[in-house]
Amino acid sequence: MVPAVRMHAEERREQVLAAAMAVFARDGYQGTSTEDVAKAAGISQPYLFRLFDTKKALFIAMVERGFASVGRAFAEASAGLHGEQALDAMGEAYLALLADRDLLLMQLHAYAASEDPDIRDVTRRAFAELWRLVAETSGLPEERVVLFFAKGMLLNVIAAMDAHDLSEAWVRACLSPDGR
Amino acid sequence: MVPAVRMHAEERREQVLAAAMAVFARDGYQGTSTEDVAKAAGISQPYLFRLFDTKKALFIAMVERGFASVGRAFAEASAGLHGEQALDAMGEAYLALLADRDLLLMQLHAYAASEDPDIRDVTRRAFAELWRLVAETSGLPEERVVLFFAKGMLLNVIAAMDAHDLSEAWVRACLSPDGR
DNA sequence: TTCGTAAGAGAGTGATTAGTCACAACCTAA
DNA sequence: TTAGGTTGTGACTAATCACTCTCTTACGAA
Repeated sequence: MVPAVRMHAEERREQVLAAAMAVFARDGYQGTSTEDVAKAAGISQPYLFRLFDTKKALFIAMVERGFASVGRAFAEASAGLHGEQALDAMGEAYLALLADRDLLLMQLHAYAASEDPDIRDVTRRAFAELWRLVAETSGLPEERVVLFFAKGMLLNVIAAMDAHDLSEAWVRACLSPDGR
Repeated sequence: MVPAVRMHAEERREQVLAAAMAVFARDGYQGTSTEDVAKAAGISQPYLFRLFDTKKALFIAMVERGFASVGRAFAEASAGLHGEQALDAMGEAYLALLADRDLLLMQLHAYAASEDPDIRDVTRRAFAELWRLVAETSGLPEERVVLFFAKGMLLNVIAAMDAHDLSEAWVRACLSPDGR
């Protein structure tokens, strides 16, 4: 392989994390090989291990980055808003992520890989942080926030089954503004 | 290995499917080896391939069995009931499945493995069938059914993160009768 | 210019994996 | 009693995997 364009390690790490998101989102933690990630990132597989000690460390870094990304989308969408309006804005933002399914699928695979205690801890923490952000930003009662996240998890599943443009009644119901 | 107690293939298949549920639910499709399943079922790994042509065929059979099992639990719990009462009963039944997380985790791993078109098709079908059952049994409008499934998916995620007996506020909110 | 350091690849390694093949033991029907 | 089908295992295979060792090349500061 011809050497990649030389880059500072920090910059390369970012690039690898972005590439890892795409491939882990598709095939999951166990279903993705480090070779897959390296190829997607345009570097050699050995060098991947210079940047991240283990496959697990890479996955965890990617999960943290992904959840942070969702949080940023929520914060931006709801800037200056409160209550139901804030929640609506965040809901719209989340729905928009369905177009590029990566962030939703990444979540699902983070949950699915939670048999591993290290991954579970980081996933729990990231989920709790996202919850805190939504709860505090909206200022709405817990049971309203529960509903918000419940619908979010349903969207994750729809993304996983790639069902978002099926015409079946149940899909339309999930995606109709009423059902949301 | 001393030969297992001799058994009719049909009966053995059932036993293997039950064992496969436990191990696939824990480690997922890609994270589980056929050796793992064979060990859990108490048979040799080659014989597993006599009973199921491929690992994928085994997983798919297990997914179908699992969704059917959830459907049966719903039907039993809601027998003779209609409307909100039926939905409540099914919700209670689903919550009870949290004790033995297998059926919830199995779902999550079915969704997660849906990059594979064969798995995706069977998962979609099983999900749609479950939806139909809940919608028809309860007779409630679609947006009410959306809420029911949304909360179900949230429970799946809680099961995956093994968060159901954490004392954090967000977990309690998800599991409180209000939030459900 | 030179030299230390960091970026990067090539060529492995031992372990694991899905799936195969050949063979043994058992059951049952004629 | 025996033949044929069925249940079941041991031994194997080719491929893949996470990870390592070793070496090369480029950058930047003195």
